[in-house]
Amino acid sequence: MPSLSLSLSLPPPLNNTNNSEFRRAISTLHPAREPHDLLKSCIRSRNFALGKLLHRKFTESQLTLDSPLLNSLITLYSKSGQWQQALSIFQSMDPSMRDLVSWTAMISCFANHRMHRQSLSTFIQLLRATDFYPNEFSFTASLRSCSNAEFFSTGLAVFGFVLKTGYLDADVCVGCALIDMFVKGSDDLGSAFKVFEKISERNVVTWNLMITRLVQFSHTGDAIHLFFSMVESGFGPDRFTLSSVLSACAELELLAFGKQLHSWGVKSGMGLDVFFGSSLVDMYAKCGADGSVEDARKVFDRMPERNVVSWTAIIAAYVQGGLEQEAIGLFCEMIWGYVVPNCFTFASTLKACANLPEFGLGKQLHSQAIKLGVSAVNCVGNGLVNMYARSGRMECARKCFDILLEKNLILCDTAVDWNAKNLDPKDDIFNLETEGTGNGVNAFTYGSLLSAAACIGTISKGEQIHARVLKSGFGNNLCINNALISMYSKCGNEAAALRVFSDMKDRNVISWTSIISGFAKHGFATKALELFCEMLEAGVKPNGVTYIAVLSACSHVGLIDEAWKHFASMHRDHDIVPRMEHYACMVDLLGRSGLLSEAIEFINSMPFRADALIWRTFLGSCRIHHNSKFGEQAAKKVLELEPHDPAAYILLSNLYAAEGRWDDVAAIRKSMKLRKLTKEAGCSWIEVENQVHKFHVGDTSHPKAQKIYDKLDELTFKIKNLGYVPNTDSVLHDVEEELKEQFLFQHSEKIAVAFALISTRKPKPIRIFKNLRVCGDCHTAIKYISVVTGREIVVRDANRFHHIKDGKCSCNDYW
DNA sequence: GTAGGGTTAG
Repeated sequence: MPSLSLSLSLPPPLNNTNNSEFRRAISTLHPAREPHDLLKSCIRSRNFALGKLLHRKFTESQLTLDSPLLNSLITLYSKSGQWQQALSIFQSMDPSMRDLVSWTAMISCFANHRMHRQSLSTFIQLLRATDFYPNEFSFTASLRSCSNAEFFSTGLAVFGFVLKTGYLDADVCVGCALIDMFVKGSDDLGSAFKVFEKISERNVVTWNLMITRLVQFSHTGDAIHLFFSMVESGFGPDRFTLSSVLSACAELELLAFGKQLHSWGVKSGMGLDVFFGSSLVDMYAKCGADGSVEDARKVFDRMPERNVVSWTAIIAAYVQGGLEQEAIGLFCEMIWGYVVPNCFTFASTLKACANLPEFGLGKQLHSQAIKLGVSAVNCVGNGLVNMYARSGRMECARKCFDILLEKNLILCDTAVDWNAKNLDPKDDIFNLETEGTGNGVNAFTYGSLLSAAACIGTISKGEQIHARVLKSGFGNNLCINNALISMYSKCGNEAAALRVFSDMKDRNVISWTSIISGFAKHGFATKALELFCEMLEAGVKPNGVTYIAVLSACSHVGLIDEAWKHFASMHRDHDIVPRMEHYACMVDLLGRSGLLSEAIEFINSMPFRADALIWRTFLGSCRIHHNSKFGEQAAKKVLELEPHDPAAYILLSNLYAAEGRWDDVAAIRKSMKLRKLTKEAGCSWIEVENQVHKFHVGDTSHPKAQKIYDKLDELTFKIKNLGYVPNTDSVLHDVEEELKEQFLFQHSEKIAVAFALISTRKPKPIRIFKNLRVCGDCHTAIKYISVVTGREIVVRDANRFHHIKDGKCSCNDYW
């Protein structure tokens, strides 16, 4: 692994060339030109150093500075990031010297520095000054300060003003500012689009702005439609248009269209501009077809100019393609080329490190991020937390998490890790969110929080986040609504998920896939398949993930013919090549139905070599149908492919245990011990009154343990009278039957049910979560418990949901 | 003299 030994330290600094540049710049200026024009050309060419030098010269020569000159100086300091200087010039001006331009330049300066309150109060002062009336420039500048949730209502007032004074028709820039106000201020793309339609004199910039915002707010399909209308209206797309539409292509995986745009751009002579080129790299990488990383690389290699974004795009491409070594190599190449990485670069490179067993590199990256001062930025912090958590360094992960600037983002799997290791309510990740000032809470934040809530299954947190989403005006956001569907599904409330889905104005393939996979996991296959038909009727094109949901819906209830129909159709009708996961669904379906020989035949007929997932799936079926001959074969295959997979050992040992082959069970345990493999401990949890209670096997640590076990005894007595017979097959110890029965009643899911019964009342359904699959005996017992208590019990296990009511389960005992 | 549009991550 040669690239692993590459040092990540930053290269030595470049020689300072500013002086010679400066001299060259000053020599090109014509000495006879007016000081005014000189200053203007400095601003236009962004040569701020020269502009500031001129300012000094003006002061030294005691030249009388008139309003136009002072206004330009305000602009100079505004654009060079020194608002204090701009303000002091403005304040030093005699009030009689301040004209509309001075006021507007100052409003704009505050807006540039995100000092929205100051910007708007200056605007109000301008309104109060009787001599002036705001013009299109003042409106644009002040509206820019209303493009955030805090000042959105002020923006509406300014909007009214604009309509009354007729500036919307008079000036395109005012229209652009209004579009951004609606998009950024209240996530209201509908109103933004209405403004867009109202602009009578649209130009390329207006079209670009609307298209870009649609892409950025994940209305990708709409963006592409708008792109076509733009072309139909006779506007030629420029590099701005193409880079935005290309990122839409990347998201929707429209490779063919992306290629068209590529040749369009080349033909129209824009070459491989940094923006256009970076977007192309990203597009080729994300359009999952084979060889796409190579295509991305080809574009990257041909780019005449590259910046940190282009480098990040190509690094991300390699990470996504699973080529972590190459990605890290490119990162090194980049920093040795004096390109300074940014947050996004770190996010991608850290992901590459997290996927590699070697740990030193990640640590080096961490120190680089600290040096560059970005370790507390969310996407970097998330990458660090994830990397440390994955390698089991929970303390380092926690430290990185603690310093995050906005403690509102957390990776889903990290949340689960924490959940599994520690469910201390003091460690509540959701409360941390409120510590921040609330700035920077965006759609992605809510999405992350919702998926964290979904992972843990904490519906009350999910509902709280939902309420905040509505309050903060994100109610129509597509991504958030998709996350809500998924959250409610994963928390076991399919009805609420459907409500969100039905109320959505816009739905994309992810919305449909989320709701379908929700119903599939809950075992409501008919509903899932109905929705799939509706989706096709609505003209939404399914993707590979949709088919995983459809096939697993069939698999969860054993609809073999239906599954074959869809499996054939996905390639034939929708051009989706089945992946390993799709084959795994079919193997699962055949295997669970007891068609083990057919499943083997199917595996052998696959166009590629079966991976561990396929064999593990098949091994699971062998266990259900007590077929140790096939089971041994399958376990061997899994261990060939993944020698350190504890799941295969466990499944095989379960299989032996069920047949009473205790010597074989012992042999497996021994070899697991030798390899230092441990079985993940089973645990169940339940949320009662906003608090999560977690139980392990035979857990007696809960304060109400005595009451819980009393309840368990009572339940055992009642359900035995109803005909429940303990199924001791799933007890993996070679002990007496009576003892086995005792072990059974210490299973975490039964303890959680008993706790739920003493802590909650009818008619609230009981929602239990388990990190592994629910055991067969617990499943039976809970069905009886639902009869004797009249309660509805929903169990989410590692694989699916069980809705148990009146002695019946939505899985039809088929899981 | 004052104003508007792009790419990369999660």
